[in-house]
Amino acid sequence: MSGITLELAARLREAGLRPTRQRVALARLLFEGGPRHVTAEGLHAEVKAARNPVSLATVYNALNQFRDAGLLREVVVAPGRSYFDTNTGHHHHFFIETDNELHDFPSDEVTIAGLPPPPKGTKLSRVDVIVRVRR
Amino acid sequence: MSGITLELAARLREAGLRPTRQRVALARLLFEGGPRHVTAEGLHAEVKAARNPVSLATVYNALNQFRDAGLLREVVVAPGRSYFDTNTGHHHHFFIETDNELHDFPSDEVTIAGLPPPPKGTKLSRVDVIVRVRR
DNA sequence: TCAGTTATTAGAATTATTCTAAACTACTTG
DNA sequence: CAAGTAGTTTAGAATAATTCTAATAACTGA
Repeated sequence: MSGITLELAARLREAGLRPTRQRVALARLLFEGGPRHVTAEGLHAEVKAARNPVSLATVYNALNQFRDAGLLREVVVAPGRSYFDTNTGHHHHFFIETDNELHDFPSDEVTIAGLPPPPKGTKLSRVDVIVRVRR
Repeated sequence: MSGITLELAARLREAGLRPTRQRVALARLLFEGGPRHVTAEGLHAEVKAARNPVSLATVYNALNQFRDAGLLREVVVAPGRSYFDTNTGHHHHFFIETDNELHDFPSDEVTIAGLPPPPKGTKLSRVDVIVRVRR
């Protein structure tokens, strides 16, 4: 195994996930190189193209597990259109409705003021801001 | 027809939609009484309970048409979970993830500062803020 | 190495939504 | 006010995204 793969394997293990061939193949596509937004179908097509066949069910399982482990963040922009974002830091999104494209904000200078407190009995999980634009 | 129904019929006509029995029945459930959030399935169950049968396909058609006409706003909170909000004014949402409940903010004092300009070639459609909380 | 747990897989199942094409109904015009 | 016609509704089939099932395979710790 290459050094990079070992690093990924360690990251998976820390997340409580066995570094199987399939999960490592998916993790390489997701985490080597810059931040990205993928769909299950898109990622499935990529592993297939990379001659590293992984079933679609496994792609779904892995994406859900990675998200639950905090390695990915899920962004839902339209009914039946869910993206997984490898950038798990604090940031927001543009969604280009006309071409179904999702982009991170180029800067992180957004501030939100005046949010009401969470309804009683609940605690804050996350604040999503999606700026929808069209061409 | 009652006065209220006539009013709704006029509203539909203005939106370019024939006030059919089905659309009026759905509009009554949606627009009489306070603002609400409905799913297609939920609204379908309501018309059925009200002895005003409308097929599920028609409920979907009507909700999409009402949304396109600006009578409703669609809020997508999770994959395969889309709500229609009768409040079309400027406001944001709480989503209680643990019980799949959607609520409008009690106040409208939220301000967002520092948003980057829309990517070039695009124009702003809407800014969605969803505050996710859990019990 | 081996047992035992965990993961993968193909394909079926589920869920949400849209499509199809036939039957129906509201609006218009004569 | 009787048709004509364009728009609407419907049941059921079709599609799309995702999850489930249960049989097989692969990690891991001892």
